[in-house]
Amino acid sequence: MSIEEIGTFFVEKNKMNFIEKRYVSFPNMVLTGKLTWNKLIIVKGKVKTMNRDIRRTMPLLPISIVMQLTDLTARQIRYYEEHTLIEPARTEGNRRMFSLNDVDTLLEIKDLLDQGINMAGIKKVFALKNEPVIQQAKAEITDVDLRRILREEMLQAQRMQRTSIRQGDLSRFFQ
DNA sequence: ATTCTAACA
DNA sequence: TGTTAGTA
Repeated sequence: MSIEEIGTFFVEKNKMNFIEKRYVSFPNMVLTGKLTWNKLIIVKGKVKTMNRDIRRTMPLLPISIVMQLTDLTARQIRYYEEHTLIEPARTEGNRRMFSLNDVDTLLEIKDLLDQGINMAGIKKVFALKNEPVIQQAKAEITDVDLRRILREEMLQAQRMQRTSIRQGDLSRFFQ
């Protein structure tokens, strides 16, 4: 599973609009559609040259794909949005478009749920994660450390064998 | 065909 | 959370 091509884009004030073709290709499927995005200010360029954070926050996936990726129902996904655990972008037609970060968050939520933690608990976990102290600590980690940590987490996840093929495939998005 | 909101079970 | 109705 990999992103084959996303097309070009340009910036207009605080808005980024996709022009020309925009599509993401997965095995046996191609997603197409228009979308607008107003969360980032980008300069003209190709998506493949975008930095990690931008790639991961870009709204790409419709809810049907996210459902397959996370094994969550549409109802659940929308419910978690209601509780602002995720904030997917919307297309002009009011369709939700999810980022890779959104998918990650949903997978985390699913893990917590499997551990028997309820919504209140999950909210606390995420609130804690966004605490200034934590954020500061994160900022102090060097890139090298971060990559090492991510690699270890990945290996750890593999050892745990707790995830399906889907999450294994997702790892390709993260270098 | 797919997704959305609202509402009720 | 699941489902269903009526839309866009």
